[in-house]
Amino acid sequence: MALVPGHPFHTRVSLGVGRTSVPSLEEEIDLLADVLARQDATRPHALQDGKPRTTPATTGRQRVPSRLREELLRRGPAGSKAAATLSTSTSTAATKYPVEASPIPSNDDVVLGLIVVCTVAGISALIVAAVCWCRLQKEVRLAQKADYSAERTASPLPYDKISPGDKTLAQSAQMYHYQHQKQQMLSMEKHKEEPKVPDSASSDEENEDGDFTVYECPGLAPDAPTSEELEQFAKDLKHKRIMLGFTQADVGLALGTLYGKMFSQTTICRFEALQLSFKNMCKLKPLLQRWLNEAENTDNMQEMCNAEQVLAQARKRKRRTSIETNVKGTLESFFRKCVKPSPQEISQIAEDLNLDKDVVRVWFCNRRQKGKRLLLPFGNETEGVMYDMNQSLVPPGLPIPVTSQGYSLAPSPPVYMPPFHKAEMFPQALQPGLSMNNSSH
DNA sequence: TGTATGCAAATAAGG
DNA sequence: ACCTTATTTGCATAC
Repeated sequence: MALVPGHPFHTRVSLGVGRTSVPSLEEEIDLLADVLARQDATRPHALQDGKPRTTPATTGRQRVPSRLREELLRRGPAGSKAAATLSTSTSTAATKYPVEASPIPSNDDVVLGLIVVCTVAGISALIVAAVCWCRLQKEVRLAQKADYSAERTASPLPYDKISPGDKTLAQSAQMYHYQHQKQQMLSMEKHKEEPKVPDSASSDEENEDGDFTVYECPGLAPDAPTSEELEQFAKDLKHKRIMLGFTQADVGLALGTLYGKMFSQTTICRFEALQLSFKNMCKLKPLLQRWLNEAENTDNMQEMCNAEQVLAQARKRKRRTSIETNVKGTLESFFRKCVKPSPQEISQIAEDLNLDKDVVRVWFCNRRQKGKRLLLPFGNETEGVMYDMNQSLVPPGLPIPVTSQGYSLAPSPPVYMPPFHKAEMFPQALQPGLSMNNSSH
């Protein structure tokens, strides 16, 4: 049949939808086609090719009955009143037309019935097509995300093109992408298992002033930004920040005035370089987004960035204590004697060293944690297969980093496990130039 | 001088 | 109140 193209998609769906009414419908269409052909014969631009051309307006997005409809519509205006009532894209009208235009005299009930059937068929076809389209899109997106990491490795980010020599940034980006992929997969699994269980408990935990904790990241809400969005935003942020003449430190300080929670230059730097965890990126993005908006639209941003008094109170996180090297050495010697001192002992040590008790307690906690990391550098996941950790992280020529801080640990090389979680580290980030630790200390 | 990074202090959450 | 574990965050310093 001339009006039903051989496109598999068309064929499949039209069969599935209009099963019961197809024969009569086709008859109608044939008749109509004949009538219209006769009418169009008087026109110079009548359809001669028999095949619909893809027009920009309809390409790709047309669904099942669309081509048929398009043909009919194209011919319709010359023919009937019914066609004049057609809205541009309702299959209802489209399928109505051939019936009403049919020259076959039939009783009104039959015609009405046909109209109803065709209408239902058309709507069903639209719905089915829409559902198929959505599913297809969904699958494509999931597939893209699954391949995300690999794709990025193969084709560098646009970000990298801007500064091609910036290997460090590339490594950071890789690291971030790796982290993200992990997050994606985890969240996907989670969503599969419990598709519609809104965790009101966690979502309600956010404080009213927006000072949520890092573990209550709103970025993981349904409207979480995609990694592409984060990437783009980080790029924009850096670009605009520089354009506006602000430093990373400025931004960190300004967040204190905007949110009552300031951040260091380091954190802003890492955000821009995508060196934070996905969750953390999600958390910081809205804050930085707001800063960006303010910075672009406000005149007094300089004040916001420099108001020291405001910043002083803006800091909620305890200022990081710098423990002197010799004090660390003393703590280390305490640690060797006793890994887990009692609260009384901790108090005593704190008093001896003129430190806050909590500082000492936390130091021991962190020190124990570090000890465990040293004992189990990479667990079973990488097992040192990818690279020799001792060589890459602790070059032979340099003293072991910890010794410079008064640490003298085990006979085995006390390689410090970086703050990245083992699953988040991967060879590409460490191998090139072995530069991560060599450059400093 | 602004930015990047190693190490580890501080914090969150669960026990 | 304190521990462990995981994670965030920043000081100090290299670049």
